[in-house]
Amino acid sequence: MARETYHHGDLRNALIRAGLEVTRSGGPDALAIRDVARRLGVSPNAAYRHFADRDALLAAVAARIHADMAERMHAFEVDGLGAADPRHRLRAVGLGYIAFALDEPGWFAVAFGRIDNGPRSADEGGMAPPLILLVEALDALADAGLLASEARAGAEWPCWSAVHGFASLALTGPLRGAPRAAVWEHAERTVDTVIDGLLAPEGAASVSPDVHAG
Amino acid sequence: MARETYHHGDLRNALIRAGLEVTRSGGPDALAIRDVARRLGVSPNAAYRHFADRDALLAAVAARIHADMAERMHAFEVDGLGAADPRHRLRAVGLGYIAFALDEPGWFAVAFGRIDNGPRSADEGGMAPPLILLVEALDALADAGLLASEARAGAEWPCWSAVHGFASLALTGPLRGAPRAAVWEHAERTVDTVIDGLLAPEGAASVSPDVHAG
DNA sequence: ATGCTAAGTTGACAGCGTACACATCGGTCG
DNA sequence: CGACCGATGTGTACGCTGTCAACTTAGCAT
Repeated sequence: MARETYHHGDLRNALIRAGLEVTRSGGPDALAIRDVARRLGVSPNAAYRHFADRDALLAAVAARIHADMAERMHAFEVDGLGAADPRHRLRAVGLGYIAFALDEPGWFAVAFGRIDNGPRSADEGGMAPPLILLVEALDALADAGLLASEARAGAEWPCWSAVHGFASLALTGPLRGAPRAAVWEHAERTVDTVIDGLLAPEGAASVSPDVHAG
Repeated sequence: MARETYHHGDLRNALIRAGLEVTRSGGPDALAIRDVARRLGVSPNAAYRHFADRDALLAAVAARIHADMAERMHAFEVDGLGAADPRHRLRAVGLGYIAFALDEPGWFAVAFGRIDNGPRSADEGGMAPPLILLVEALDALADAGLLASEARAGAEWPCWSAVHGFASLALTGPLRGAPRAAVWEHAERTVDTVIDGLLAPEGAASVSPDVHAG
């Protein structure tokens, strides 16, 4: 494991790879600069030549995860019968998001799990790849005339909220530890419910009184 | 601040109160045993007489937050016109959940924000109080005949997923920093969408092909 | 060959969780 | 009343962490 060259050569990528390895099972808290440096046979401070601080490394790891997640979601999408029907496509995107979270809870937590109010760079690098899939699926739905064009704007939020919320709750909430089949059933129900709501004739069932924010 | 008695007298509660204070602005990461002990003029290890470890203290803090959250949600519920219509009631519960998250991001993160796979005691102390409100609202909806009884089971998940996901995303996702009014609009849309989906005639729009978990 | 600069190193400091042994109080029993 | 004892708080110590500062090395360009 001890290298012979003074310079590592590809430390930046090696750090990210080690970060992926460590966070896969332990989530974001498992990432420690000193630890990954040790694994690579490198002094702790070497990492600081490539990342400003621990959060920067974590962000880089998260970026890789985003890409991988988008890949897997896409595979999931084309796997579950061709994306002929845009509704199926949207459904597949949502379930793909959840499937990734269930398969890789540690990585999911790194990619989307941080809920702190830190001012972590408003929009660095644009939208996360997994979200692009959602946007495309919704666009397809609108193009097909299944989603009214005036309802298209902001439709990302109910969808993303539902799948993200479900993923979070399945990993931490009462559903944690439940048999995968049961979890998956609830996941399907959740996804189908938002899609139904999105495509339902406007406000068919629910009414919207003026409730204001606290 | 320095006490004169050797024994503090109410250290356990004092620790929790200090924990609430600290996490309110800083979230779960801001809670440090040494720090809260210092604030109370007590040695760090004194805390270990009342809590097994940092996570145990955090859990106690979370429990208080759950209670407070449920209270505020209930106030929000009765505030936005009486719960005459069960649909309004469900809506209020959802929006109350989100409102709390927006008002108290730090506390919300403590109460619901942890996404790690740690085996944190499957079901200690039963259901979280905020969730009880949701269950009751759904029951009322079913009792009123607005929600088909066969659709009642598991209806918590789409609802909770949507509001929890929205709250998380509003605090960390692209919506973070957006003007409150805009965020609130999306919140309403999200809540209304799930309610519509829940109350829509079964699978009116979306079809459910057999997509299996990865 | 001679520098310049990027990349790694050693050393240090402060802060953390927490294990272990000790001190001190309040209440209870002989 | 005094001795005891369990509950509570203290002191010390270890290993871990992030990160700053100053130094060393390697490789590239002049």
